[in-house]
Amino acid sequence: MVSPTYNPQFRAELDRRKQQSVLQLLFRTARLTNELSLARAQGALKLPNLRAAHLSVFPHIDLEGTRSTELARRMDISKQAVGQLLDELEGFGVIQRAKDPADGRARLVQFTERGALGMLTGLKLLEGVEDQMTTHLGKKSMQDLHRTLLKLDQLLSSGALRGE
Amino acid sequence: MVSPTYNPQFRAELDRRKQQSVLQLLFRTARLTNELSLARAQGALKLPNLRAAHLSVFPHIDLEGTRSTELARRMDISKQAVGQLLDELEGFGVIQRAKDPADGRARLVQFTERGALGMLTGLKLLEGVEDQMTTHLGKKSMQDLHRTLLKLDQLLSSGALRGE
DNA sequence: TGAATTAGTCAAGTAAGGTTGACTAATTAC
DNA sequence: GTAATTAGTCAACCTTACTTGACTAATTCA
Repeated sequence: MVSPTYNPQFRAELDRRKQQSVLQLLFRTARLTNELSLARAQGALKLPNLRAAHLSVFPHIDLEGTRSTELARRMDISKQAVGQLLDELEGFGVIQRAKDPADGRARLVQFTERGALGMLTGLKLLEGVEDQMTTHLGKKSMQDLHRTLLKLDQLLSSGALRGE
Repeated sequence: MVSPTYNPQFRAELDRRKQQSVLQLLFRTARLTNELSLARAQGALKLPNLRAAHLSVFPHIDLEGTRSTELARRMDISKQAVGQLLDELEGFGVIQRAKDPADGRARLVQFTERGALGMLTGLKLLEGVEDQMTTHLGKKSMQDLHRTLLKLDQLLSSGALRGE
């Protein structure tokens, strides 16, 4: 057998596969979109030091408040790790910790007014990104994309592809 | 103004936006796909210790060999950082360093036979993932997805959305 | 031919994003 | 009422994925 490394046919096949992959496009666009979103969130909250890790806490905070141990459970990381992120977010003025009336040991993590407004603004900005995409790609493409990603998400989450 | 944190309308709006976002789906599916791909690459090369950072070097290695400084330039990281990744990949038996006939200081990073075959296998496995997705989502959906992601990639890479 | 540049290595340091273990204070289970 | 559990903090440590600075050896510039 010819060494695959120097076989031109092999090389061409490799190049072709690299180019075409839907998966690589998925990675790439997700990374670019992620960077864009973080930049916009930093802008909306006026917090240039906001990191992706901070952002990842947000969707787990219920608006009535959530205990840090519950956040840790939802995010599947230790309560100590969550604690540090919350310290920083508190320092940013984005969240606050209030006494939990139901339990003297516990404290409820809540958005501050600033944080809640900022998050809403951030989400609006994300919608803005989507609107811009829709403008460039067309409404039908975006609807198809949404539908397909929703199914893809279900497929990946189901574990049907892990078994192979 | 009512505090947004406790306004039920505000909350409903937040929830609705969280659900609907194409962007969040994009992040999520990309992350899941990434995890799946790494797992398959680890399987194909029989290297459970292979990390995403190692994988990120692969597409930059030309089959005729590439200098580590060139890899660093392409990946936009320091040559020292690349060097360490290459040390590990060499330890795994995936790449080798050969003398560069054109320059006595330089060495060409190349795939070993094992690495090249593994990479091809890995790419075939990625294609396998795509095939499975196609089976589940339908051929037309996958074609549309591909087309849309290609355009989205160009849009994001162009910087047209960064200016806002 | 000498000076400046370049390829790669060695060593140390850094920041992010965690982990584990030990502890206090409050709560719940019996 | 006491024992076991739970919420949260403090401190130390770990890995990943880098960075910077200093160095050697080979090459290119003038």
